[in-house]
Amino acid sequence: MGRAPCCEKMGLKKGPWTPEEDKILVAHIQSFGHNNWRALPKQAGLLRCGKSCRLRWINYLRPDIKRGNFSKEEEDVIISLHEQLGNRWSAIAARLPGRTDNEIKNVWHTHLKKRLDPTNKPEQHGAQAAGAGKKHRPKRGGAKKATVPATAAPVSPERSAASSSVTESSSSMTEQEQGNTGSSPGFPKEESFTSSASDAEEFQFDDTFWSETLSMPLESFDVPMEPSDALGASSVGADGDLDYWLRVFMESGDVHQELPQL
DNA sequence: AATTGACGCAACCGCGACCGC
DNA sequence: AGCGGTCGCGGTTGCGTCAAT
Repeated sequence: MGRAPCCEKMGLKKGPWTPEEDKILVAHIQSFGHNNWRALPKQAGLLRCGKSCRLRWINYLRPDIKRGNFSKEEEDVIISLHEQLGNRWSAIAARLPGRTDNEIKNVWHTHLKKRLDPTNKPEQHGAQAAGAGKKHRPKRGGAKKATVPATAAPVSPERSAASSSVTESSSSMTEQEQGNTGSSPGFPKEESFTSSASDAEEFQFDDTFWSETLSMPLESFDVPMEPSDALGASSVGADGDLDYWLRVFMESGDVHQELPQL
């Protein structure tokens, strides 16, 4: 029953988020909140489904997200909570401020599970058996996935330095605060996404992103927000306004690749 | 230098729970 | 009380990166 049909229909966009989309989503949520995820993308002018927006916000754009590798303490907490709660990632995430269920889930599957796997030979902390050990391969460090919003990927030495997922990151709940006050909670430091390098430059996010975003009046955004649209889904014609936003995107030079047919 | 294969993570999918009418 | 809509969660997949060969 009431299962919302997801994005598939109507050519809503899927896949990695672009910096522009992030920007729009953040700006919209900062201004109008997210009372209705389903309606939000329309209101914000995003060609995404509500689910996708929600996920993006919760996992990457929320100002209080703590990024970076998990500390030993955090990993221990996860392990301990997992023993108690099982795969209830959201419950576990609730005990780890700044961490998302998705992130915890990933860490569990990629590191902790292996580490705890009795069939793996014991290893010094964090060695996670070098990936269940086919090839014994030091955990690769360094930035990965340049095409993906590294929102996530702090693209920073902390990651590359890690011989495990453990780093000093825990030291800072302050990072959270910084997130609120300006330092990017892992917002892309180097953006390339699916765009070209020049695009990346154009839409480069840096540590000042949040401070700028949060302090910026709406009209300062490249993409003009239309309060009337944002305030009332009713005012958003299904396609008419999409056309408007489509134009905006086109002007931003991104949609050409995304929607070649247009 | 090219190829292969494993790893890690972002994002998607589908389901159940919850809520309002 | 029943129905329909939305939200949130957990599992899974897709794909880029990089070490090993």
